[in-house]
Amino acid sequence: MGQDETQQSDTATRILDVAERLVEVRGFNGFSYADVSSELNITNAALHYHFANKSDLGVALIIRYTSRFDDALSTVDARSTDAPERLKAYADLYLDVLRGKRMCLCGMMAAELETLPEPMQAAVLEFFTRNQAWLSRVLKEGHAKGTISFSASPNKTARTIIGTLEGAMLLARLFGDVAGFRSATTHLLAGLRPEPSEFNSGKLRVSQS
Amino acid sequence: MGQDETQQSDTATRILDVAERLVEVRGFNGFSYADVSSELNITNAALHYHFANKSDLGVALIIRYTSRFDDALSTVDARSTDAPERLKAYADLYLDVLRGKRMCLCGMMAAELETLPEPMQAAVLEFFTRNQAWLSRVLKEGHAKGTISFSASPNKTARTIIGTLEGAMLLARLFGDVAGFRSATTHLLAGLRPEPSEFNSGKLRVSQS
DNA sequence: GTCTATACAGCGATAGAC
DNA sequence: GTCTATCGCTGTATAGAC
Repeated sequence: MGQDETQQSDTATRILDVAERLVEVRGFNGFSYADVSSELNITNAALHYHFANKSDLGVALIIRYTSRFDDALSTVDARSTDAPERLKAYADLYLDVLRGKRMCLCGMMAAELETLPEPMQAAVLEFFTRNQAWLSRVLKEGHAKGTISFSASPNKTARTIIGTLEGAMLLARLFGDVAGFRSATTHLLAGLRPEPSEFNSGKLRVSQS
Repeated sequence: MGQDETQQSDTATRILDVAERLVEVRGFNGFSYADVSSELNITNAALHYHFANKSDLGVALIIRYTSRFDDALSTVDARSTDAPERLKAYADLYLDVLRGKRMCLCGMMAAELETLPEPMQAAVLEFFTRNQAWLSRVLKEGHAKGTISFSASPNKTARTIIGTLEGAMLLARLFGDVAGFRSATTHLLAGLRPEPSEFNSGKLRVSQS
């Protein structure tokens, strides 16, 4: 999100911004160089100066997106050490993306995977692998503290979480219903609650807000 | 067009078979008439005879897919009256699709939704609406019998189930790991087990809608 | 870094013979 | 119902001037 460190030219950044939105709405195969260049009032050729071919552009999009996600996860880590809270914050990251009929950039590309150039496929896989690793770590920590409970392995459970959120985005966009996404998130997190027997036996108080 | 009421010509059927596989692997925007015709050793023009334009072909694909799903749901209904068993059977339907790097036809099209002709969009929505209605009915019946428990509305919970399965397919294909799909299914169904009482951990807000 | 101009392949779709 | 032939358009990509 910073604009200074590893930063490319202003034009390159604006190209990525426009292209990212187009991918998140229409998919990587659903937009053209002309779509981007016309919106920025530059020419097709100028676009090719910054990103020689569409595969390069695609890889750049994924890398930037992954980097932003990494930053966001670091922020989540810094904000709380509580596993359930971290998972909730993780889910909320997806909620931020789900605006204006957008899908997750990498979720979209995961659907189109078989049509993508190999470098893009590898980058997409890397994105989800990192997400899985972060979630897996949080799940393990939560399990150790007894604030989280799950029956499959941390890695598989992490994958289930990612899949649930990606699927929820897909349907929320389809039905034009963001509330449905929140509902799915709630259900997901509820399924990770620690078992009453492990946590607190007998009758339980309900701490509803 | 038809040889009898429900059956189209052999060629039309084979076109649909090939096109369906192509969509499930590459997406609707990821295949061309040439891909289909070359595989069937017929010409582009012959394909246009059976399906005048690509939108017609797309709608035909969705309708046939929806019809097959409806039949499968009827079979599930006939096989058991137990809600958890029906849900398990529902999840297994998706498992059947998840072979050879395939996605659910309509899940794929849901991702590409914004690029699809309007008649196809409507047909995709219809598919998911029917699925939601069936699941919602099963959930209600399960709730009435006390074999199923959920906190959101039946419709929202149904949508969550669909989203979870679609997302699980997406990731299972990405990671080349069908076992991950089974794991997600198990987690999903476990989250619907009847519970002795409503319960909140105190860290997680489980809000009702 | 951006332009004009263009190459060239692929796409969906149509006309008309058989 | 299937063919050959072809059209018009859009796509990615490049060459070379400024």
